[in-house]
Amino acid sequence: MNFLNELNDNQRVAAEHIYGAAMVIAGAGSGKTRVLTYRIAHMMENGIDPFNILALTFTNKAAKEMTERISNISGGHEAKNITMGTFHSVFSKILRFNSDRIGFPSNFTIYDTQDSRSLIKDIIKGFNLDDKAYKPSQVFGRISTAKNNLISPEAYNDNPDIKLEDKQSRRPEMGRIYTSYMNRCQRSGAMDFDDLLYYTNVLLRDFPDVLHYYQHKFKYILVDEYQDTNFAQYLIIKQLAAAYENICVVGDDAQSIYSFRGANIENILNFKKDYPDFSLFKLEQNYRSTKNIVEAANSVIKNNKDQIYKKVWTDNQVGEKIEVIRTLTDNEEGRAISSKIFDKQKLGGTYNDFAILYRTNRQSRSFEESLRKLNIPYKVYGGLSFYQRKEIKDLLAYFRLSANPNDEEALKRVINYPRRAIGKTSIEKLIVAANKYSTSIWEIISDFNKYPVDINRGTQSKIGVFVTMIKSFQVEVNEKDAFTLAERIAKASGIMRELVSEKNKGPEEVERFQNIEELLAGIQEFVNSSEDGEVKTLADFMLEVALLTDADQDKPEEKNHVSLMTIHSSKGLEFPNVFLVGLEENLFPSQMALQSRTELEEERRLFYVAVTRAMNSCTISYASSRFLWGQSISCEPSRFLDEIDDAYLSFNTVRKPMGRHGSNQGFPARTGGLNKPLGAAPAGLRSLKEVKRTQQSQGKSEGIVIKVGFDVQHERFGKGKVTNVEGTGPDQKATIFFPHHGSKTILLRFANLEILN
DNA sequence: AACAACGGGCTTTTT
DNA sequence: GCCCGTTGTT
Repeated sequence: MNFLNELNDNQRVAAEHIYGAAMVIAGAGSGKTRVLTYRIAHMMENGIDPFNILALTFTNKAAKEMTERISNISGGHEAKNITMGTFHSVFSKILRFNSDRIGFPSNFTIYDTQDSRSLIKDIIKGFNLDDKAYKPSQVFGRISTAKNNLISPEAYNDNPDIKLEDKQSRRPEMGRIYTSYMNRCQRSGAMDFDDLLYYTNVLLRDFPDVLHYYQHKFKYILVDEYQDTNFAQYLIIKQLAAAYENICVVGDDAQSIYSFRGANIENILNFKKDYPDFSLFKLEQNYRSTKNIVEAANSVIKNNKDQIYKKVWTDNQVGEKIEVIRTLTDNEEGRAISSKIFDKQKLGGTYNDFAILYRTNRQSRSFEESLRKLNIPYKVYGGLSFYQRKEIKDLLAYFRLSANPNDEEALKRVINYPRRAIGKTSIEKLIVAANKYSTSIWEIISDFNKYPVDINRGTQSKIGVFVTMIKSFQVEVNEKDAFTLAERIAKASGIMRELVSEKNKGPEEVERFQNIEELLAGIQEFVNSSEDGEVKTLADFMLEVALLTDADQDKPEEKNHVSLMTIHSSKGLEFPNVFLVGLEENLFPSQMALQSRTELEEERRLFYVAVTRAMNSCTISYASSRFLWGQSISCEPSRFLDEIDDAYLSFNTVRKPMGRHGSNQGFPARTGGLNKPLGAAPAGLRSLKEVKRTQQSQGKSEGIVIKVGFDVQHERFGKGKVTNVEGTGPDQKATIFFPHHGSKTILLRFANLEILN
């Protein structure tokens, strides 16, 4: 086969390497994935058994794509015998297979972040601690860090440094919470994301036969995005690779952007300590972007101290300069970018060619609004994922309970949903009892004789009905096909009824119902995907669903829309035209990252990632004022703008569309000027009050003529009839009767009303 | 126990 | 500004 001819010299040497340790430092757009896939194909070509290959990726999507590409080049079905996936998915399977060793059922539940937080909250409450001092999310973060560094609860409690830290941050009970958290997860037969890595380490550490088995199964190991691995992941790899040391890690230290969740850039920098004889390959030619884009990105990233030296370059054309757009407000930023996209798309190409990248999810709003006004199709990635929606989590909780009734978070979620008159007090008593008897709530409610609880007869019998129902699902969870059972649960649980009931007929409820239907359709698809005629059960489905994310659900390329996403989720993607927005101090770089050099450098890497997503054009924007927590604040341009070499930039200030306030103060002087506060009270900038007023009149209903008898459309309540109007100006209110929501009195300046007649 | 009203915190990123 | 959870009300 001559597929290796499709690689450049550097890529080919890296791809042809098979034995021993290797590190590939791959600059942005340098064909990293290509090298990885060709490398694996080449290995198989040389007689290496795919069953002996372990390839770890950062996302499920990347794994899937890589498997496909490998089977395309190698032309066989062999590719699917490679163990390929994310750390979490690969090792969750290994853990299920060996679960008896570590005291978990093989069908253990995987808690998502919500579940973990809710459990932690419970524990804090149970310990009678002040949840102001012990904020669940902070406590969770601390536990997560401990686990990612493989610090067990015992080690945590024994460590004087940690103890001191916790005391100083006035959380002396942290260790107790951590211990209890671990215990209760175990009792519930549940692992959180971090546990998957933590217990994999426990498994490999405490059971030499298991370690031996996987060391010899995975003779060849590849790790993608190595810069984003944490200590727990690093150690798993190190142990597995110890027997053969055929390990190849691929990454780019300049694109390490996940240290906030424990990723350790040291792993890549320290590779040579673990494998002194390693081969180093550098991929420095960028095939993605224009010279201007590559150079602009380089000029910023060179300000980082911690990095492996490399010179990313490209043979592509020079291309347009990076356009920097400045607007007065965030809403104006939305309009400016949207109309740019509108104009540009008319010149050719599809909306798929455009992406708007931002630092924080909340920034999507102004772009959504303005895109919608221009009828430009768009899709917001990230945010609340499908699987985190309330209705989906509710139904999944029933599925989880059917597969693993000890799952306490699932049980708490649905024991009284839909309403069964099992109140908060009863549930609290059950939790206390579970702690007292050191067992799960399920054990208690399935046998009140064995575990007496102070709950009245009536409630006990209501709980009994619930238990009977769950038991009836349980018998089928490994028998019936997933769709049949899922549909039965949706109905029998009362969730369907709840969603179609009379009073719930607003647009939101309809959407919820549709989401449930979508989930069921997905399960149907899952059942249909059965290859060998084997019945795919709901238990099978639940094994996969916990680690799925929206990105994995991404439907085929039928799309024609502008992509809106955070820079984090854009990693690994590319777009012909990138709009990088909100380049302001305290936003990007984030305010939280200004404390230390390492944090600031991570923000800079994030900026580097963002710019290098662009193929042909990159536009950067920032606003002088922005709404934050309902208040307009003034903003300064990001320091990263200053760091881009002027040679690659062109400037543009967008005039306000509403004119009148005049004041286009041109562009700030480049030398030192960019970071001077535009803020305080720059000449001509509208005062805070003015900005506020303008904000209110944009797209809102203030000032429109509205009269009694009008039919109007409200975005939440649907159609309604105006029955009364009072007040004037910003205080104008209307009383509107909505058939499904009753009569509401609404301040017009807040309502987004559409007049229908 | 169920619902409305109020208040507080939040907003960095997510497998 | 908005969401969430808590409080107050019947």
